[in-house]
Amino acid sequence: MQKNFSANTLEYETLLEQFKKILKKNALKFTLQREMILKALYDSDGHLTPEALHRLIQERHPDIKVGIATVYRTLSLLEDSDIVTSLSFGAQGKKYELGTKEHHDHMICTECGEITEFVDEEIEKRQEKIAQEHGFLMKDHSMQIYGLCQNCQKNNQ
Amino acid sequence: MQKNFSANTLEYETLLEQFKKILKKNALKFTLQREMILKALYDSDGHLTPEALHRLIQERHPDIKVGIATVYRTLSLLEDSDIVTSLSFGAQGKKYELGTKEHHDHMICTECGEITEFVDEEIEKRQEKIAQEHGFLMKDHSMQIYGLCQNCQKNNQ
DNA sequence: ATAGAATTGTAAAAAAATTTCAAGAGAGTG
DNA sequence: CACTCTCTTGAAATTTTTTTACAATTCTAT
Repeated sequence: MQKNFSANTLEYETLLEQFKKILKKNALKFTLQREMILKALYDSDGHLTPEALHRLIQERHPDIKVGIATVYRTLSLLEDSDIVTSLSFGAQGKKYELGTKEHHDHMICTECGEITEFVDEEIEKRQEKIAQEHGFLMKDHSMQIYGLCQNCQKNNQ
Repeated sequence: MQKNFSANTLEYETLLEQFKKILKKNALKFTLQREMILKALYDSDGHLTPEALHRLIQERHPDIKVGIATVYRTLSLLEDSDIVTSLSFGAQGKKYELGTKEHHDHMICTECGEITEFVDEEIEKRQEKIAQEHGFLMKDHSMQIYGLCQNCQKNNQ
């Protein structure tokens, strides 16, 4: 599968180390399941529902059982640790993606749900400036553009 | 209840007409429930879960029964008609809001929850450009800046 | 007013997410 | 390595959220 263009900033090994560190710090354990889930998220293009992630892992490791509950549990854990973020647009359910990618924004097709990522330096800078103007200390931001992707524009005509 | 500052572009009456037109066009009926749901969305500051919306309507009209199923049904209808959009970030579930507001830009203080709204022409234009570059037909957008407002910056020192 | 079709609330069902619990596995200690 | 303590797991049960079925009701166009 094609890796998303918004390349992960971190090598997998680094990410794994980060995860392990957080686990240790909180007296939690590093398990095979947790690693498999992290790896699957890393390798995919993100935007996976818990169900889809579970399915993906089962396909990759038919020999090892991973319960759906563990997927949910691990996703919350990863979200609490700021390693993944969740988002949901339009009709489909909540999706998860690695939060360690280089920052990016989303363009969402309201028809088919396709999500495209993009980064625009100009907007990034401008946001910082707006925050400053309002005496606001910016910690994070998110932006979404809604509309119709090329395909759905055609199909709707 | 206080009206949101991000003023709706449309007067309620206009919005209602638009809704009625869509209904008629699709041989659907205009009902009291549908109107109540649209009105509640219009008056609120948006970002309501179906449950919350249902509760709100029940509070406003204790005399009239509106089933939760009808709320769900109407929300999908409104979403299909591009009158509302749904989105969800972080831990909480899916939320719905009117899709007819002119701008959706918020600056949110993660400490006290204060929401400041802003519009920035440069960003607006830039967004349009990005959409075009991706062959995307932009219908709407939203942007959030998270951080600390002036007050909370002080209090946190 | 009437008829025909869509809509509603209720309750049941399905889907999604969370919790319980006994068995199993990781990590630190010796 | 063995031991123990605690966390984690899968499975199943439970809860929560969303959708569906259906008979009664309401709307819209004559």
